[in-house]
This record gives sequence, C-alpha cells and structure tokens, in this order.
Amino acid sequence: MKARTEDSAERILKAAEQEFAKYGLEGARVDRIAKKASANKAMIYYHFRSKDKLYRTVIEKKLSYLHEFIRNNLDNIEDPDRIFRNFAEFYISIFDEIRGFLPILLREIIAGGENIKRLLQNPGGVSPAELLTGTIQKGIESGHFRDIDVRQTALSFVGMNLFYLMMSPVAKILLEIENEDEFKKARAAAVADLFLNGLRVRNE
Amino acid sequence: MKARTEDSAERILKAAEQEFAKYGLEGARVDRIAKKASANKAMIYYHFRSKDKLYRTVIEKKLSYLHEFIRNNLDNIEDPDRIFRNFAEFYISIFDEIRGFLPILLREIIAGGENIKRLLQNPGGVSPAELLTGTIQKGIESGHFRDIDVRQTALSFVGMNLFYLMMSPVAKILLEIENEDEFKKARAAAVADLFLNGLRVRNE
DNA sequence: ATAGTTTAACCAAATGGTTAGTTGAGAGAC
DNA sequence: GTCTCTCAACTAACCATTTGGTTAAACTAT
Repeated sequence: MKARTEDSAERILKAAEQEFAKYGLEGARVDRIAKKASANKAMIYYHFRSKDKLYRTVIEKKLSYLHEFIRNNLDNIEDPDRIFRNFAEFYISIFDEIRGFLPILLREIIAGGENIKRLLQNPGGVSPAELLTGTIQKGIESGHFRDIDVRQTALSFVGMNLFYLMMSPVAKILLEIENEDEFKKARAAAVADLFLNGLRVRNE
Repeated sequence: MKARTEDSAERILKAAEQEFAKYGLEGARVDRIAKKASANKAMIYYHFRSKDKLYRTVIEKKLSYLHEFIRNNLDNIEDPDRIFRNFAEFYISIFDEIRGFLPILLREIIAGGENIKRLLQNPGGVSPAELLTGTIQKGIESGHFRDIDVRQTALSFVGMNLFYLMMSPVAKILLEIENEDEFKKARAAAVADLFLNGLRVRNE
C-alpha cells in the first residue's frame, strides 16, 4: 500500500492548502481537510503530527518551489531593461501557480510570520530586493536612468507587480475587466513600459 | 452611570480592533478582548450582541471614517498632475490612521468579504477607480500623457501606493530602512514623480 | 425630602457545543 | 508476522454564549 500512502499524503496536502487558504490556520477544520482529501482524520496525524505542522508543511513546500523558480529564471541577466521585463513577466507567470496559495501567504505577511522571511531572503543567492536595487543603481550610474531614490523606486516596481497578483479579484470588479486572461497577458508589458519610461532620462 | 457605559463600549471597541487585527475573527478570543478592555466578558455581550456583531461594528466604524476622509479630500480637483499627487499624499496621510486596521481589511479582502465593497465603491460620488481612470483618459486625450492602457496604468498607480501601506513592515526589513519616518515622508513625491514621468510624452 | 420602583451597567460562574488530538482494533500487502 | 495504512469512537480542552444575579443612578409618586 505504499503507493497509496504517497497519494494520501499528497491529497491531504492539497486539501489542506485549500482549507487553509479559505479559512486561515485558526478557522481551518481538520475534519474538513480529511473529508476533502477522502482520508481519515487519523491519517493526517499519522503523516503530519499536528494541524500546525501540516500548515507549516504546506507553506514550506510552496515556498521552496517558488524559490527554485526564482533561482532558475532571474539570476544571471545583464541588461537592466531585460531584468525588469523578466521580473514583470515572472510575476505574471507565477500567477496561476500561486493563486490558491496567496491567501495563506498574505495572512502570514499580515501576522508578520517568520515563514515569510525565507521566501524573501532567497538563501544562497542575491535576494530579489538586492537584485532590484542593484540594477537600478547601475542604471543610474551608467546614465541610463534618472537620478532617483533607489529604494523608493524598487518598492514602487514590486508594488505595481504584486498588487495585481494580490488584488486581481477586487481589481476585476472595480475596473470592470471582462476578459481577465487578456488583461493578465498584457500586464507584464504594461508594467515594464510604465516603469522604464518613468526611469529613463528625458532629452528635452 | 451613563458616562461609564460609553467609556466601556469605547474601550471594548478599541481592544477588539487590536485583537481582531492580531488574530483575525476566528483567532480572536473574547476573553482576551474583555481583559484588554478591563471589562467583564458579559459586558461585550451586553453592548454588542455577539463576537461577530462586535467584529462588524469595528469594521463599519472604521470604513465610514475612511469614507468621509476620501470624500472631503479628493473630490473636485481639476489639474491631472495635482490629482495624482494628492492621491499619493492621501495614501500616506492615512498611513497611521489605518495601520492598526489594515490587517483586518486585508483579511477581509482575502476572504472576498462583502464589507470591503463598500469602501471601494464610495457611494454618492465618483468611485476612486473611476476618478483615476477618468483622469488618465483626459490626460491622454489632451495630449498630456502617452497613449497607454488606462486600466493597466490606474492599477499600477494604486499598486505603487497601497503596496507600501500594506507591506511597510516587510519592506522595512528587506530594504534596510532605518529611518522609516523619513522614507514615509518622501514616499508620496517619489511615487507621483515616477508615475507622472512614466506617463508623460517624450519629445525625443 | 424620601421611600419605592425602574433601569442601565456591571460581574462571576456555569453551560454546552465544538474540535484538536488519541487510541486501539483491524485490514491488506509482502 | 509485521509493516503500512484505515477507521470509529473517544476525551480533554477550549471558548462563545447564557444565566442569575448585584449595584448604583435616576425617576416617581407621596
């Protein structure tokens, strides 16, 4: 029955992610997770030791996945414009991947959770924050970009990108977006365009 | 004994806001709220009928306050540049006001709560979303702004602004901001500057 | 004024439903 | 025969809500 085990642990994790996303750690019900995973409650305690541990496992799996994604896609690029365009595309590309997980992530951020720092620190490489500020700095020094505050600008860039990820359901209603797929597809280019234009030196 | 009453209800509301912000609706403990408010638990049920009702009261009070603030400060402005600068300053000005409340707001947004639509719809006036898209549209038509997607741009602008409000504790760590007050003070101008520069027509 | 009545504000302790976590017996695979 | 997995029934704790009061201010008829 070994094969079934891995299945059931997998099923539990998936069900747990949905449950935690919908209700949060406190609001989530272990019985409901078991039912959703077509598993017995005892199985949850057999595979994971507690509700809390299950929760942390869900988060860790997802974070390490995202980490790898970042490492594979954003390091080792030279052209500043290219980096920002790639970043913007990266945010869109993780959209579907992260959508179900986002509520968990946001609640963790709200709570100031320690779990979150790991995502943002990118161990064993340059952190995304450093990559951004560094790129802007270089652009300024080379005369490519205007002389603006590096950190304010980096924050603005991340905000433009992540805000849409976080708020897309709300944004959809407020901006009356009918075709979300199309809007999403155009998003990365629109962000990079606005941002790079805002940075570029004017020759007037 | 009338004076005492209003005090205690007030104290409970204040304590409840903190408790709900920290732990969410499910995680919040009525006992803890009572203790924090130096009130008896039964008093909470006397003034507000249930934990749920108390929660809703906390949200409603805050939302109606924010509403009034928006109405008093953002309507009836003509110059497009001015509108964006004011918006950016508005977000910063509610910073302290909203900081303790933000976790509640975010959790509501995550949950897709109905409570939230009221904030964003701004009844009895132009909604903030319409104000922004309208202003951008006018700017484009007058040749003041480049010809870009109005909704993408509006979303980017709101994102630049709100993301900082939401993430300031995280941003502080990642960007190694020591003097947050100063950073905050410079924020509105930095955002408006980047945004307006990104929109403006280039004469090259 | 004042005794008598009502009412709002307050409280400690009990109630009862819910739920995380446990247990122990058993089924099937190898 | 033992290891992995499944299950229903259990329990201990937690926690929202209720109960059954007390207190003191405010009103009212005398």
